[in-house]
Amino acid sequence: MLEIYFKECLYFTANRLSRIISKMAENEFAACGLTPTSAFLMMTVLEKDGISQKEIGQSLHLQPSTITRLIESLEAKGLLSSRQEGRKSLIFATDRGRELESRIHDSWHRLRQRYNTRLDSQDDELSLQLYEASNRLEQTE
Amino acid sequence: MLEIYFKECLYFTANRLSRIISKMAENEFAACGLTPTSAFLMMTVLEKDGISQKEIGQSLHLQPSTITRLIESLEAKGLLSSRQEGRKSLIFATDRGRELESRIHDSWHRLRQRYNTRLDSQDDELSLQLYEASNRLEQTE
DNA sequence: TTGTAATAGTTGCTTGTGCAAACAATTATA
DNA sequence: TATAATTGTTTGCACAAGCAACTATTACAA
Repeated sequence: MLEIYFKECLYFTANRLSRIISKMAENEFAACGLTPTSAFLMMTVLEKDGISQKEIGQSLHLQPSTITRLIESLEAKGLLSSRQEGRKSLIFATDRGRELESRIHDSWHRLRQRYNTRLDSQDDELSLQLYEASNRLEQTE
Repeated sequence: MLEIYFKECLYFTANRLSRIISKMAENEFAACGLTPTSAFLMMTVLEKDGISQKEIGQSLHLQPSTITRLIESLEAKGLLSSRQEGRKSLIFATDRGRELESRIHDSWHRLRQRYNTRLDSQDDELSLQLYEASNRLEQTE
């Protein structure tokens, strides 16, 4: 049975976990009409109004093109607005965006509760480990 | 700085890790002309010739529709063939598919080496933890 | 001061995966 | 037997994210 070997492979297990937990997150953040990543982007802007796209990308560890599109869709929803400042584009939350803040945090909180109760043990210990692992893997070889 | 909180969120960290390690895996398996998931599917069939699509899905923890498409593309490459047996479809490796076996395992081995040297410490310990976490999260609430 | 390099963002395209509904084959029920 | 329920696979569609190539702006060097 190959599965014995598959589960020792970080590629395999990290992707599986990612799929499962993404679905949980989609369900929770649907309560505020956002995809998980959009919700994280909103939180980032709400925490630092007028942040640049580049900084957002660095916070979320996502490529610039992905940020462009996420912002585009959040502007379309009337939750963000942007202002061109030279070559950079600064992002602001609209009033409607700010109104959503507490609901986003609620969803996020519910999500963490939901998986923490299921994992009971090390809760965010695991998460920190993954963060560390990512940092090490990202170093250019 | 919100990032402090983001990295305690398993959704956030699991997805980041998944993106990073998927890219590593893509690079390695490109050596045998496969995407990582196709490579895993090939290994699954090579280990049990004539396996059904459903079983493959269970091994890889992927949805039936995804399996259908992966097989479709591997058939197009002449690496797999399928035979309808009642309502199930049984999957076989072709000669060309079997010839690839050792190269796939080589790529897989290189991948694991590459990330294990970068993580030095717990290597597949972490992977097993992720597997366990996935199992717990998957239980219907 | 002009020409080159670096930086920030955008656009077109591709890929992997899922969901929901459809379909086909098989088994169970009445 | 005929109809219903179940099971396995397929199809159409959607979405998140990346890459590579491009544009626009700023910085630097000769």
